[in-house]
Amino acid sequence: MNIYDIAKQAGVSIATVSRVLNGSPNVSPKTKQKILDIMEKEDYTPNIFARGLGLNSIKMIGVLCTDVADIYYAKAVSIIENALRQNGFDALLCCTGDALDDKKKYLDLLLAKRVDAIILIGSPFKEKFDNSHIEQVSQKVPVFIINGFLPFDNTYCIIGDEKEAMHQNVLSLIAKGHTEILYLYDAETYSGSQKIDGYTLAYTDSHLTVRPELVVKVPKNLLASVQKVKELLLKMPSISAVTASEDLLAVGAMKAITELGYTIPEDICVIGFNNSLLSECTSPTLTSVDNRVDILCTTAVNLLIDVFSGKSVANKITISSKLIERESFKL
Amino acid sequence: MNIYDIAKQAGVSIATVSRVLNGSPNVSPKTKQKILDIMEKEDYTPNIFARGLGLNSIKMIGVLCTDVADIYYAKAVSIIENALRQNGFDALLCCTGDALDDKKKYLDLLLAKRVDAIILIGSPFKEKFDNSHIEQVSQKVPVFIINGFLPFDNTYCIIGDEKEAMHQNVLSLIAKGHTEILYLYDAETYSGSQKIDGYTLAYTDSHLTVRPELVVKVPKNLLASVQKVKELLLKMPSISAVTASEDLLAVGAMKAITELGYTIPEDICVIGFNNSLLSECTSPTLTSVDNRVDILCTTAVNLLIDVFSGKSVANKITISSKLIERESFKL
DNA sequence: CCGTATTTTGTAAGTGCTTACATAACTTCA
DNA sequence: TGAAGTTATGTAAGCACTTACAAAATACGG
Repeated sequence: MNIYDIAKQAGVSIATVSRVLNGSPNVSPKTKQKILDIMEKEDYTPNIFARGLGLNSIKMIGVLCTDVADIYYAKAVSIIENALRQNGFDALLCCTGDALDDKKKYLDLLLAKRVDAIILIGSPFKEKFDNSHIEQVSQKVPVFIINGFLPFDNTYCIIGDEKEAMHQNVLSLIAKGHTEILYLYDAETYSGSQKIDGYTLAYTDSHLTVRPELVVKVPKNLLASVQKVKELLLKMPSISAVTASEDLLAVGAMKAITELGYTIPEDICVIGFNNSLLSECTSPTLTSVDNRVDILCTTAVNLLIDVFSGKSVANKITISSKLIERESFKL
Repeated sequence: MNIYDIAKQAGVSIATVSRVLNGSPNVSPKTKQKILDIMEKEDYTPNIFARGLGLNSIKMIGVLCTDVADIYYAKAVSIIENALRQNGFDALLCCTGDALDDKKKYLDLLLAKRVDAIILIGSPFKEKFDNSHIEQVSQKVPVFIINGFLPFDNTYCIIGDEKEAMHQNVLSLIAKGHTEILYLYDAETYSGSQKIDGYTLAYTDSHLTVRPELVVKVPKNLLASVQKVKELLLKMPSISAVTASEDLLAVGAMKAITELGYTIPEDICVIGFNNSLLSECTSPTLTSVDNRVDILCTTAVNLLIDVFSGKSVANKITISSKLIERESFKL
């Protein structure tokens, strides 16, 4: 069943059928209805490949993320997929893992699939390498980067203001008298460096110096973080607050703290990041920064729609993050 | 840059170029290499749409799930996507939400996208409706169902043995003297009914009767489950164990239990399901059934590959689940 | 009622690939 | 060395659409 069969049944040419397929206004209401009826009756679906050949697009967006199994990216992907679908686009999912070489490979793969655009989430921008390749990619299709910044022509960056969020967190902690604030982070991403900047800024704002041994990299893994934090607390008993780049690490810290016999938040208070499901599951519940991944993602898709409809849009949009206060730290 | 340009540069016909594109053995090594070199040099990528037109496939699999934001589905999707990609397939993600009408719509949408097969995860099979439509779909492309069972020709079901897992859990609880065992469930899925069957079976095995007020449906939502379980515990103080269809509900139960002043597992023990990240984050940690979603998913993809390579494979495969013992209940 | 403007429809040339079939170029061995 | 067999290459007909351009049909105004 193809466009010819439909045309024959309707007694028109294939051009007319194609026109109703593409919503052209230049078809008389009568013939349009007749054709639609026949399509309905015959359960006809236009061949997406032929369509793609003609239009050079099948309205498909490549969504590249490190790992959908991660609760945070999962949420992002979910929101993006929904938003795209509401606008008639499909999401071709591509999880790259951490290897940077793969990232390049996967970008090419998406390009080979002739996606109309690429949305990147949580890409570890290890400077030099990736970036030039993304620039190349953006010469072919627009690239939308969530929580990353690259100043290229056809790339659009939607960024959570995590630097400021972390800045405020640490300022609040310092205001409450904490000076030895442990910062746990997992990945060296754009947003990772933003957070460290915020942390540092709060210290310098307060005329304190950052102790480098308080800024600690930990694998994104519960047991590892428990282990590490225990070590640190034993070595530096003066630590009175913990902030983390990720709720999971904060949860690890909480476990370590409790297991060493301290109480939260009385002895040591904890602030997480991402406001994930985990933050409600612990006891005490975890105060955490919501970086508004929902808004970041819908903004990205809206931007995408605008770009395709020819509007000129900003290359960089910043969205304010927001502290969600729970039991592990009160303002 | 298309196949003609490459052919011209190489001084051969497009057929030869196409042959190297498709790995045909009937090309002399010399010309093959020459063509590959030119492709490399020109950064040529075959047009996927034209290819699809000719081959009637672009090796893309529709992955349909209720919601990737859910930690459990996220893991499944992640594994599936990876396994598919390793076999040269892409994953077209489609999250349906809970509405059944949408499910039908989305199946048609995937079909219209000319996917080569459909993998279904966590579909709420509300009998009559969905099923007939899936049967229709399976007449066009093979359908792989994870944790669901439909006895159609071109459908392949990969099922976790959750009935048995729940059966064993409840038997263990009964063996320890628990008779009032609360069962919390969220959705009426295939796996949901399996679990209830297992629960019931353990009671009848033990010559006890199930009290219907102990089998309770709760929205998949932390606060709702905390609230509900508190109510139930106050109404029925004899409850000494809780099992759940989902870790999140179990976590809710744990919160309720603790907030009412009981201790886990001494006063009330708790068993979750899915062995998610949550089960390690709570304190005490949550004993939970691992239904081996990793194996379920890779098995599904392997089956898919086998089906496409013409092997005849089983229509129903069952994978044993496995209890992961933690602090909230010890065997 | 006819000429012009407008709307509707059709013709045919892409779009870039696959592949059956035909042909040409090599092997092999008597 | 040449016939038969094998391997490599080319020709051309799909595949199912889109769309520029041409042509036909209709509407409108005087």
